[in-house]
Amino acid sequence: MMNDSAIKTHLLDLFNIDTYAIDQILGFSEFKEYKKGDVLIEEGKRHPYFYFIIKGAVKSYYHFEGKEICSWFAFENEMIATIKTFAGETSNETIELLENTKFIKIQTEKFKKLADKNLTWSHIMSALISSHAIFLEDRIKLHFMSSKERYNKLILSEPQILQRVSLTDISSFLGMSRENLSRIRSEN
Amino acid sequence: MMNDSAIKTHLLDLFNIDTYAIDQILGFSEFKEYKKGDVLIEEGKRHPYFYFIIKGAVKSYYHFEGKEICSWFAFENEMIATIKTFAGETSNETIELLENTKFIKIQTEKFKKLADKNLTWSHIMSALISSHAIFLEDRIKLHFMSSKERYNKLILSEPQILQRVSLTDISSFLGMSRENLSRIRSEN
DNA sequence: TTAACTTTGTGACATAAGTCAAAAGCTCTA
DNA sequence: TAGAGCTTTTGACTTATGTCACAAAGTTAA
Repeated sequence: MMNDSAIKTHLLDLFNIDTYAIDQILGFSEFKEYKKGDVLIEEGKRHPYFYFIIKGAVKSYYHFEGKEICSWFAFENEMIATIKTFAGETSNETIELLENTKFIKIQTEKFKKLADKNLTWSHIMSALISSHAIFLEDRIKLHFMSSKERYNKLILSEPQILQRVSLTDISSFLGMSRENLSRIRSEN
Repeated sequence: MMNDSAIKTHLLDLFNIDTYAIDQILGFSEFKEYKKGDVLIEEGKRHPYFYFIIKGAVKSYYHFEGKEICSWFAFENEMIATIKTFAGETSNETIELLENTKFIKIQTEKFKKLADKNLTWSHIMSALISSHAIFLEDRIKLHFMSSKERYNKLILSEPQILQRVSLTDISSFLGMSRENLSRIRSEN
């Protein structure tokens, strides 16, 4: 099918494994597109899919003491899920689109069943989780720096973020007030 | 062997799988004991083993702007490794013993080779990494709270920590000065 | 193209937390 | 069991960052 071959190309690109292995997940993978502002995964609900971004941007946030706290942003080729929904539990985070975004949508249970009996996919799953853990360790280190250092580190490692994410969301991600971020930026 | 059967008992306990699977890692697992203050894994060095604590306590820390920053503590039944050494790279953290500690020591490469060709172990590896990721997410949330809240959350979730870890290390783990921690404790 | 709305920036002030220094409490060991 | 060397507490002072209120700039839509 026309559509299958397009998905296949993307999946080959994302996972970097042989076509035979890709065929094993084609049956429960599809393209999906949503609009800026749409909520993909909602805090407190189960969600039996995970995604990869083909084109677009999303943010993930949770609520704490009345405030929205951004936990991460994701762009092209990144995986989208929350640890909890991936484990079949209710989500602790909301994922919302920052731009019109095109995804590959994959059924979590079927993917996990495949990984349960297939080493190639089991390794890929480990690798995905590991890379998330490395991201989290880095994020923790951020918080032992001053707010100026946090901001500078962010724009150094992900300069595109300034073009694609509002300063309000960035300040929340960095754990500082909007006003403070604004002052840091005007000093530089 | 006497010793093998003792290790086996511990491993069965830790992993909760059948004896046949445990036999597969016995050949590269051994008991090991070190003294309080000893350094198990050193920042900047490779280390081809990982561990489980049978009895004792350790801390992990790294250096940032001249200061030691504690990233975690571990006690009985917990796994000890750094993400980097587990991946075969040089460590970004130092692991030091807080008490005389008895471990099970496992060869990382042999374990990973086993997980590469064996689904049971591949799943265990994923589960270990996932639970670390969940710990990290929780740790990140800590830093969006005030120092008083961070301290209260810690003693609520891990009350034993106060008995087994110095306040200096706890303050570093919580990302605040010793003096500030001391004042928070006297207010309570 | 203006009006309504949202996002960002600035000023004045409040406060949590850091720093430095010294005292008090522990604990190990000779 | 004294004392050397840690760890923890307390006090005085500084500083980074938050908060509130409002102004400016940008965006969207009728």
